[in-house]
Amino acid sequence: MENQKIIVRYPPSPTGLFHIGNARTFLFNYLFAKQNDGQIVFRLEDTDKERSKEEYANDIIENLKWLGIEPDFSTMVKQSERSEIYKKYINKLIEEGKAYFAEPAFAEATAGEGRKVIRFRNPNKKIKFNDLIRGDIEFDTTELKDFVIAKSLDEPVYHLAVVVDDFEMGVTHIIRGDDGISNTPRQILIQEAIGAPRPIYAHLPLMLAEDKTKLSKRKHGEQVSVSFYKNAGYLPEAMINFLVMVGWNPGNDQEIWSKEELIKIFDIKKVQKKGGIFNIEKLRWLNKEYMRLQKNNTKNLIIEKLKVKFENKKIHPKLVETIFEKIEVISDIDVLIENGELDYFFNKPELEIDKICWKNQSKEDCKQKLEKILVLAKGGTFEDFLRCHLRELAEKEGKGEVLWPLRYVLSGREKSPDPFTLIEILGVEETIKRIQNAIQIL
RNA sequence: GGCCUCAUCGUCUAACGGUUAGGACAUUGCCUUCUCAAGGCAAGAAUCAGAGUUCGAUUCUCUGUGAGGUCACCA
Repeated sequence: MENQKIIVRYPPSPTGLFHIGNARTFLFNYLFAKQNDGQIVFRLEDTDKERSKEEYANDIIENLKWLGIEPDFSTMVKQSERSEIYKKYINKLIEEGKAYFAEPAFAEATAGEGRKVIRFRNPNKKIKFNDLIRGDIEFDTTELKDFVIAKSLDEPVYHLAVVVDDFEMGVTHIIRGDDGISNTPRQILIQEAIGAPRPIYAHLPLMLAEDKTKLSKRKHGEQVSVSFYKNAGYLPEAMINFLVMVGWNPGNDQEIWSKEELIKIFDIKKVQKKGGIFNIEKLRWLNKEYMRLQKNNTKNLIIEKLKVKFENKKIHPKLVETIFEKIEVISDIDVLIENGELDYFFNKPELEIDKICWKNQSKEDCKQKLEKILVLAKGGTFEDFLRCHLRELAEKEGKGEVLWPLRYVLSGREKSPDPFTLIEILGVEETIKRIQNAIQIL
């Protein structure tokens, strides 16, 4: 028994984009299976013909690959293709008197005459099961009544299909969200009826939204979809690291963990019982940490983004470096672009005369300083100007009085990187042009 | 409402029944600085309440309170 191969499952229902909460549930399954050298079977629960869509199935598979927590796709089954199997079990249950045909409780006008549903004959007993995370849980199943297990012989309902599939696929551990707890007694009843062994259960606490309720597309929007994060350029390593830390932690102060390390150290018994809030601030911080670890890749992505926006312009490495320091997620660049915070690196900025001078500095003084800078920029080498002369001037004549006007004249913004960085990116020629332009309008 | 589950800083969490209740994110302040960002340093911030067990309770028990989940011919 103890040496039995561990089999877990991913059973997504393709009725929507891959949900971040599901991703987390699958991640826990993944870590548990991998550390035990087990198998992960994959099953599309698409018995709801109305809502199941091919594109959703693809989205789930694609994002699973992106996260790097793939199941064993060779085991993939679709419940919609297994009605013969379910039928066999349903018939058997009926033959044994454990289920029976019944009048539909609410036949729609279009449902036609003579339609019958199949109900489970509830033995009305107490079910007690042990949960790896929560310990013993007991239910009285009487209140479940004789629940429906199939709409017809060919249309099983979720509970029946799940139990049959888990049994047939040899699933040993069911690791799923908290919201599955109340389904468990019902499923155990069916297991007992078809003679299936009881798998080991582990119910994970839910990942919640800021309002402490279950993350849902309807209430919380596109941020519940994994593809949202993928499209925004979050790194899969950061996502995994983040997701696993909501509800579990290694018991020490380390925050950054690779997937390989997690597989080694993960302990399902130490999973939290309390639901955890999805805190995007921490995700962003983690993402930045991972961007730093993947500096070259990240810089290439920044360059790509810039190339799209500023087609024919040269992209200075220092600019890439500057942006790299500023952002936490690649898509932050889109915001910078949208707000025009990068324009001045490529085009001459519009200046507001009132903003050129530092604090109480007079226009005359300001103009004078700019002219001195101009002299320095024109004479000597670019290197010397940038590294020594400009600094010396600023020391001598007042940093604010020299550097503020210079920085503003170059960027046209009250907030920007320092003038040394700007000059390095813009080059002497452009720097001189912008200073001259400012002197003229002053 | 019935049933089930849960309860440590704002958030994620740590703490063999004995700790000044620790860390991280966020926040605030200071340093650095012409501004912003980054970086460095520092600070504030929690055991839901009430009983009980115990020499001693964040930890064990009970009650209350609060929160969440679930109550489909959806999965």
